[in-house]
Amino acid sequence: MSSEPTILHADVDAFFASVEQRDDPRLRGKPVIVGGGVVMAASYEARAMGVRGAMGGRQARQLCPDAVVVRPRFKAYVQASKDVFAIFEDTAPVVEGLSMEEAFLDVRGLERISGRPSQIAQRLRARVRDRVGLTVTVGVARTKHLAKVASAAAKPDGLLVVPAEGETAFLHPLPIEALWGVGPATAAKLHERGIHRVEHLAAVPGGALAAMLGRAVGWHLNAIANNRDPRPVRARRRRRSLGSQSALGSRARTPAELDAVLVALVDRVTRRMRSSGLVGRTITLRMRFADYSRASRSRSLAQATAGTETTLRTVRALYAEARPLIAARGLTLLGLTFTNLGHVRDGVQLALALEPGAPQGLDEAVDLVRERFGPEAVTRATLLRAGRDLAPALSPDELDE
DNA sequence: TCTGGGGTCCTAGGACCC
DNA sequence: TCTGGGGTCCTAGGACCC
Repeated sequence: MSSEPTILHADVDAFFASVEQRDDPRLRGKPVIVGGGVVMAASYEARAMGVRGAMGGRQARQLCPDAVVVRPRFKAYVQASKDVFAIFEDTAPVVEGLSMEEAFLDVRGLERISGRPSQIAQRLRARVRDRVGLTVTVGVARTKHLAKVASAAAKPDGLLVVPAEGETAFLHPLPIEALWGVGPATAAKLHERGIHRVEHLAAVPGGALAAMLGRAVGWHLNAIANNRDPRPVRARRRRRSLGSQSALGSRARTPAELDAVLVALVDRVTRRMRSSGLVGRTITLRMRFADYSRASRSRSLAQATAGTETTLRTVRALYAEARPLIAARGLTLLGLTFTNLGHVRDGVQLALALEPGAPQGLDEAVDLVRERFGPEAVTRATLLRAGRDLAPALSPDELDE
């Protein structure tokens, strides 16, 4: 691993709210809240009054009566995200997007071309400001975790470089909540045991943390608290799930209304699947109830699909299974998620490889696909899944809707 | 902190197979 | 007839992130 900080974590400040302030000059310098029932984003002027993301709208308005509340404009955010990422991609050879508004950039080896990491970061901030009209905070460090924590510490409109020799001094005094991966549940368990700052956490053996928090979380926190984070910056892999959800409010809904919600969810999600060339094999119906408890019911199909009919049939069956639960607890949210995703392209490739007279068996198919489409065309695991899911189902209308 | 909508990853038990 | 170790898949739930 490099001994100099070369990983940038770049994060647009108060993304949705900043886009609103950029596009409507009257909002500049004022507290802005995006979203009505719940705060989806708050400008720094609103945050100064105590408004936070995911806060209830009523509470937010009490804290900040002067706030301008605007409806989210997702199209504008998607375009702004594309504009920002175009600059990210132009800045570093490897960009790992984490969300619409933040990414890791690996600028190792760019010194001769682009200058030191801190100079690259400053130029990146200036370019996003001048060309997109948004401010970006950048953390620079030797590891992803430190870069992420550094950008959070430098917000808003800041730049913070954690020098290699200053890592422990930066990390250890922080509250455990500052660590990436420590949320309310984990923080509460650690507080119970008198662990409040990173230096306390670092002193606890990994095995003890694993017993307390589960194997993966325990050992992960042990590593990052002791400043071990070997994860490289890498471009995102394929998505693992695709879904949509819809809050129903507290008013009771008739069965016909609920069925209409299901139909709308199925329509929205299957459309998005098809326009991305995706099919999914597992369908999950998600529910939230009046007491904010949650439940889900899922079904894995024999064949992957993105078809409206199959999906609707499955979702209705899952809903019927959950009916006793719904009757007992009162439904307030319905969601639909596809997992076990495959790309139609993979299935097409496999089908071509399996034409009459073509190979027998997976290994031969893999070889043939790679011969035709290049060694990077498909992994063995992907092909296996695609073959099982798609090869018998390539002609059906569901795939070319 | 009375709650949107979009995701990722982990855990644990049971079924089933060799 | 009693029994092992190992693996994969399915389902449900939970934590965390933006």
